[in-house]
Amino acid sequence: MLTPTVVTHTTVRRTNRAPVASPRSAARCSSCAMRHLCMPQGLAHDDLPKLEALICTARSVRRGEALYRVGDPFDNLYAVRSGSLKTVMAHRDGREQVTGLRLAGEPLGLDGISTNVHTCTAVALEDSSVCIVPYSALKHMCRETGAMQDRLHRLMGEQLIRETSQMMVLGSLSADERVAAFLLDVSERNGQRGYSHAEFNLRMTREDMGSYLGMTLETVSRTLSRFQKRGLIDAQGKLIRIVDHDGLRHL
Amino acid sequence: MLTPTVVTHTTVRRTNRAPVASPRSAARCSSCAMRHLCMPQGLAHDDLPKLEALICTARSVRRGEALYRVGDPFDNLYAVRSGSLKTVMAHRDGREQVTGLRLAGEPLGLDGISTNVHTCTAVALEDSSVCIVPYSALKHMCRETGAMQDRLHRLMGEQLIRETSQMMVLGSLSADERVAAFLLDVSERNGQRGYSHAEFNLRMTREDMGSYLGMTLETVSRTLSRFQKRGLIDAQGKLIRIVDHDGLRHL
DNA sequence: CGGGTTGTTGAGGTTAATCAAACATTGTGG
DNA sequence: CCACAATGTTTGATTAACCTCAACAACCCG
Repeated sequence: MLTPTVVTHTTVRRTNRAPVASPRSAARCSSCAMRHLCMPQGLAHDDLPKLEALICTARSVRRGEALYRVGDPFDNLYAVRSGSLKTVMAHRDGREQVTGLRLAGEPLGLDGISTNVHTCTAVALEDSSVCIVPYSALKHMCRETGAMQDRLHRLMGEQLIRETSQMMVLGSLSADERVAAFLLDVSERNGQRGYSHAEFNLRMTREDMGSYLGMTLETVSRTLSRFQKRGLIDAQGKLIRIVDHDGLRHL
Repeated sequence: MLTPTVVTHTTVRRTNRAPVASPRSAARCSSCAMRHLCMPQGLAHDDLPKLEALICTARSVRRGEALYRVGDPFDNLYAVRSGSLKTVMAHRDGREQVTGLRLAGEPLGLDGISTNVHTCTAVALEDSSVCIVPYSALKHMCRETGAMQDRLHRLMGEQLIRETSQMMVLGSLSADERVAAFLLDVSERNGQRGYSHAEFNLRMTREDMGSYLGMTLETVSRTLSRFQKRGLIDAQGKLIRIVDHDGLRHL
């Protein structure tokens, strides 16, 4: 099903998906995506200095590279600063599935909180940059600041709701409805970050989308084509424009 | 779809599996399921008194009754003390789906943390009893006690992982595999509570199971029958005995 | 015990998967 | 910068899995 890291011939010719370590740029990250992570609502102004005190560095991840992998020790939470990543899990038998998509401004890495080990792999869909938030420091801060505690809880709660919603998508929607729901979800999240609701560059492949939506890449492709014919969207490869928002919602 | 709190009459004739069936009893709950919620690992002995100080009352919920509903204000977390419940969500168009099953000893109510409002409805599958843990008190306590904070985080993290796993089940397993995965999951959780791995009374209907597993009740029924013919299980209605554990795992 | 709910099983239909092939895009090295 | 190779996308034909509809049996529950 999923491409099993095919070892090509002796010449280890690495294609774009270089699963190797990064140059690991570590830059100070003062008000980057931490604003998204912590600011939105509820953090008193008094608390801001404390927040900034969190050792918060940035790391860049190249397209195809893993930010963390299944089994890696869990030390940090992340906030996507730019770009986007997918999270991937594997069944015992090796079959893989995309379990999530993270856009700029969204948190990442909450898996692993209960086991101290990451339970999925996070792979960059394009050259991306993330903020690193040491979990122990964050925890400590949550003990001092109620607003911060609320914020972290809210973050986890939001993730819970997102996953429940995806369970609903996978459990009771038709292929058409799944694709529509996915496009609308991405559209909305894009809007929340201040970008266009109507047009975005979705860096997942058709295979990734299919994996996330519980269907094959062919069905995804066919569905998008049909949507286009019906005047619901305008898709040029990965660039997607939503033409008839309501039409998608009322499928 | 959802049984609307059927009010029965005065004669409270309890069947055999109606343990503590007090009509909305509010009894002190010292070491009940809070042990499961808080004790398992990591809580220092010094912290126990504090834990007990949490105002923790019990509430009984009759079969078919809702412990809380979508939209109810979120004030409490719960721990199932006896019995079992399902959580249910609805799409915009009214279609409902079972999103979770909670057995005795398991936490309930984490949905709603981010919005202060419950996002699903929790319905008792049999006459059940739950511990009530006021969220604000718990939060306050987490600020004082690191071990308690860890415990709550772990709880939320475990829920996240459960839901991700269910996404994987729904997204990439065949009907047979889904049913098998579900039976093994319930078996394992039953074992964790000290009951039998091999035999349990699953109080969901075939329709509930189908809804949870993204398939029709007929397919669930057929699958169970086939499993039985193959000697994998022995199912007498809701009483299920797992005969060939490994056979189920390696479907 | 009786009526409604729940569970089982069969026949036939529909959706989406699979298999296959051509085409498009991307990234790389010459 | 071009050409090639690899990856990704689209579309078609066929098949398989699962759903729908329907009838009946079993089981609670009151």
